[in-house]
Formats: sequence, structure tokens, C-alpha cells
Amino acid sequence: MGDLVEFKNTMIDNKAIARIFNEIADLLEIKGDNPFRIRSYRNAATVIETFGESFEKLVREGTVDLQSISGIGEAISGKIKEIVETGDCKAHRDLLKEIPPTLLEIMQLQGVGPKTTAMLWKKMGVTTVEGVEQLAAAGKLRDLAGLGEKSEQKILQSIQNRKKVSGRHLLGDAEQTAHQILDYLHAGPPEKKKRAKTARQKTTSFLAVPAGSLRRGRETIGDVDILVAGKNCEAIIDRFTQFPEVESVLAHGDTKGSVQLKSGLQIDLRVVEEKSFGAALQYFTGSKEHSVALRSRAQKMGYTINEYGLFKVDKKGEKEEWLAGRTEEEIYERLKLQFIPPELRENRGEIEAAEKRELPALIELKNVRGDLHMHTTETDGKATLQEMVEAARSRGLEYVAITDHTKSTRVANGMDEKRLESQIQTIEKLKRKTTGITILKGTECDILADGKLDLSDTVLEQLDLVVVSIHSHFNQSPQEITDRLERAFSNPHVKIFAHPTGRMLFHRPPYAVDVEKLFALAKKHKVCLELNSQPERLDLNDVHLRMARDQGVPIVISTDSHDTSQLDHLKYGVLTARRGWLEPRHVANTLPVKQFLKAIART
DNA sequence: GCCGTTTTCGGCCCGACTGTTTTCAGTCG
Repeated sequence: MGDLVEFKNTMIDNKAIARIFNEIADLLEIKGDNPFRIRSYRNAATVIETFGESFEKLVREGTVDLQSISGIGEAISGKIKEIVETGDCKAHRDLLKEIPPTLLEIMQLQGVGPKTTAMLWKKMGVTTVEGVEQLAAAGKLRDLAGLGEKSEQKILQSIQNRKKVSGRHLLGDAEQTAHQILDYLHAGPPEKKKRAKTARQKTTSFLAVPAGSLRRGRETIGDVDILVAGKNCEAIIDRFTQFPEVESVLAHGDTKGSVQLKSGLQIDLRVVEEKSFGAALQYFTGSKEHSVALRSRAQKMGYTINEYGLFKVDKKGEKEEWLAGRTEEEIYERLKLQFIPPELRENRGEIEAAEKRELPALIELKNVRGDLHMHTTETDGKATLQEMVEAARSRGLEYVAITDHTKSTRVANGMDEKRLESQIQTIEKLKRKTTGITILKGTECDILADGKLDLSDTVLEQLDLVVVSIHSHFNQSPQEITDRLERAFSNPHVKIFAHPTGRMLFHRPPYAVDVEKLFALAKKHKVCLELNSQPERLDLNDVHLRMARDQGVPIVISTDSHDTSQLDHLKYGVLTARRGWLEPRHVANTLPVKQFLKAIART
């Protein structure tokens, strides 16, 4: 082997590397550097952040030439190595010496971009958001070139908004809001003029669907995009801007409206003609990275795509002929691609797979036959055992596992052996009266700090399904967590590890679990990993799921319901699974109950 | 800074809205 490189004893994950490159891009923007150079850094950041393997590992092992990865060339590959080896990047450090880092916060403000940020800094000597706020409040921003009274107010407003709004929203919340707005738009057909009864029946019909990251099923949503196809656009946009929850109207044009709701969520609405609906849906579904890649492909094929359609281009680069755009399908077809489901559109290899006609046959909600994680009033659930079972059956599930908490989780009124044995009796009785659904006796048993389980084997062996999870001692080191899991998984009763990283979106980062080691342990002991469908968990996440899939780690999708209505959260789990490229064959609870139990048996 | 069914140089996705503009720059997605 060549020279030995000293590695700093710090964890540099892909996210950290990506953050440095994004920051370099931001700083270069403020400097007014070459926009294409900036794009390269941003592009590289995206590639790194969404790459299936750890760059730290790639660098350390030295088996992969980083420059063979698309988007990473000589300069950036050198910087990646530098970051992994030293934990730092000189170019980044130099930029920070040149440009006050607090300018990056100014650039985050709505309506303030790199140009304005640079001007504020150079002309006014302002480097902090507070400084901008003072100048705006004193009416001193309006004198700057390109800014006026309105811009000044807008900037002031966005500083105040910033204090109120966190930025992103849970998929579940955004989805509900989107549907409220769609219902609202449909409830009041767009009519401007009062008409006689007969004429009123002729109200314009229109089609409205969510697009953007919501349609792609991302775990958090920045703002909601809604696409409308129809005529009478102004009336639709008018009505949209009058939605009762609107706090302020950000834009109100002929084809586009944008509002901020009281919840802080921003909603953008676009109206297009039916002829362009597919093109617009593709365009506004994104992701940006996917669309950029798609367009560059179109360009190479002599086409250009925008939100109105796919056009043939002549030699001068002028649009010549409209070729497609009514549906998304026809656009992908023109580009000689298999139709790419929205959840895959992240430029993580889906275009290459679609070219080879090798896209996965993604799992669908109807494929999931059982829900293997739910609670009842016996611990911290809101519905009784009977209510949960009935609600599951009415949703068409073939089996459920009742998995209440165990005694260590005191806040949830966790059960000891005695109470669980009593619940087992109750379930046995209910089973005799119940048809149309199989009830599995289970537990969500705590893994104690040292890896022991919270219940004795004599109870565990009476159960159909032992789900285990971590609810305490979140601050253990990666090694301690690995040891803890190794010991827990060694218990032959353990079948499923629930919410494997423990993260709670916006509340709590994952505990320091080494995901690669976790996967190895799960495979070794034949323990399934759960994809928890709660919108604030979605754990494992999409990137982990894809890694698990590639490594052959068995997955189950469950809701962890604490109420009957939460059984519907399964759809968020399935969306996330689709984002992880999972097919039904990767998910154990797509099997009928007998085969499922056989598949997860460890002997 | 990256990349190559024209290529190792010369390109690099595209359009709407807003405000301060008499023709467009900045921002956003």
C-alpha cells in the first residue's frame, strides 16, 4: 500500500462535505464569481449528499476513483480528499476570511439574493441580518440602486417572518393542507360574474393536483406547489389568494399565484392550458436536479423542454415544433425513457435506469398486507384493542400485530410481564370472535442501555412477533449502540427493529448508530428493519432504504399507530419506500400472513 | 468547475414575477 495518511479522529459524513461545497457556492455567489463554477459546486454537493456510500470510506479505502463519479472532477475530488483527511478545506477557509459568514444569513432572506447581499455589504457595510433590519427600519435601504420603498418593506417583512417560521414542514402536514386547498378550489367554481341559473351550470371545469416535493413524497416540504389546468385562469388565482388561511399574498400574476399561510407554509399555484399539463406537471414536480438532467438530455437529442411542452429545435436553437406535453408519459417517451415515477425523480440514477428500461417495479400501498406496529389504550394508544383491529380490517389489512410498550417506557405506561400475559389472553379471546383479519400477539420491547431486553424470554416466547426499539440512552457512542444492538439482536425472539435511527424530524437527531454496522447486524441475525410511517419519523429514511435494498437487508413497513386514524399514515411509509427504490419483494409484510411468519422465522 | 454521438475548448436549463425599470436585473423555483 502507498503512503499512510493520518486521519483526524472525526466523523465526516457526506452531509458535512456537501455543506462545505454548498457554502463555497454561496460565498462565490456573493463574490460574483463565474455562475457555472458555482453550479459545479452545488451540483457536486447534491451528488455527494445523495450518494449511496460514504465518501469518507471511499477516500480511505482508495478503491474508487472519485473522478469517475459524474459531477466530480479534478478540483473537487482533491477537495473531498482534503476534507476527509484534514477535516477542513483551505479554499473554503480562505473564502470565509474574505467574506463575512454572516452574509450567508442575509442571503437566506426572501427576495434577497447574492447581488443584493453583496451590495449591502460593499455599499452599506452591513454584514448581519440585524444590521439590515436597522437600515430597513430607518428607511435607508430604498436609496440603494435597484431597491425602492417596496423592496425595503419586503425585506423587513421577511426578517420578521424568519423569526416566526421554521422553514420546512412535515410531509403529513403539507399533504393535509394541500388537500384542503384543492377541496376549497373545487368547492367554489371560478365565476367572476353573477349569472343566471342556466349559465351557472356551465362553470369551467379544471384539474388541480399537487406537484413539487409533495408529489415526490419528500419527508419534509419547503413549500407546496399546486398545478391547475383549465381556462378562466384569473378567477382560479383570485379564489386561491382568498383561501381563508392566507396570511399574505406574495405574488398574484396571470398564470401564477403565491401565498403564505398562517401556519407559515408557502403555497405556489400555477395555471396552464390542458395541452401543456403533462409538461408543466413534469416541470413543477422536479426535482430541480432531475429536471436539469432531463433537459440536458433533451438538448442532446435536438429538443428543448419547458413547462409548455417538448419542442424540436432547429440549427439556430430556435423552437420549431411542439411535439409533446399533454401528459408526462409522452414526454418521457420522446426522450426514449421509461416513465419515471415522481418519487424517483432526484437524479440519483433513475434516468440511467429508465434508459435501460430497468426501473424498479415500485411497491404500492395496496401491496402492504399487514401492519406490524401499533399501540392501544393499554399503554399510550388512544384507541382500544378492538377499535384498532376493526379499523385495520376496515382498511383492508389482512393482519396486524399489537405491539404495546414495555415497562421501561414509563411515560407510555409500558407493560410488565404480568400485564402483557393478561393482554395475550385478551387477544386470544378477541381472535376467536374475529374474522377477516389475523391478529398477531406482539410487543414493542425496549432495548435497555446494555442491550438486554425489557421482558423475560418466558413471555417473549408466547408472542407471535417481537418488535424491539430504543427509547432511552440516546447519547451512547456509535460503538456502544452497535454493541447494544448486537446483544439485543442475539436474542432469537427478536424479529423487527423499530424506528432504527430514532430521529424525530425537527425535534431530535438520530442517535449515533453506525448504519452500515446496523445493516450487517440485521442481516447476520435475520432481523427485519422497520420503516416507521409516522410523518415525524419516516425512519429508516429514503437513502437508508436504498442502501438496505442494495445490501439485501429485510424491511417491513409499519405505522406505529397510536390511534385508528394513524393507520392511514401507511401511505407516507409507502411513499418513502418508493423513494428508496423498494419493490414488494423487498418488504416482508407484502406477503400473506403465513408466508410472512415463515419469512421472518430465524430458525 | 465539469464535461464530451460536434468536443480538451466552449459551452453549461428555462421562464414568471416584481420592482424600479423606459428595456431589464434580480430572485425564485
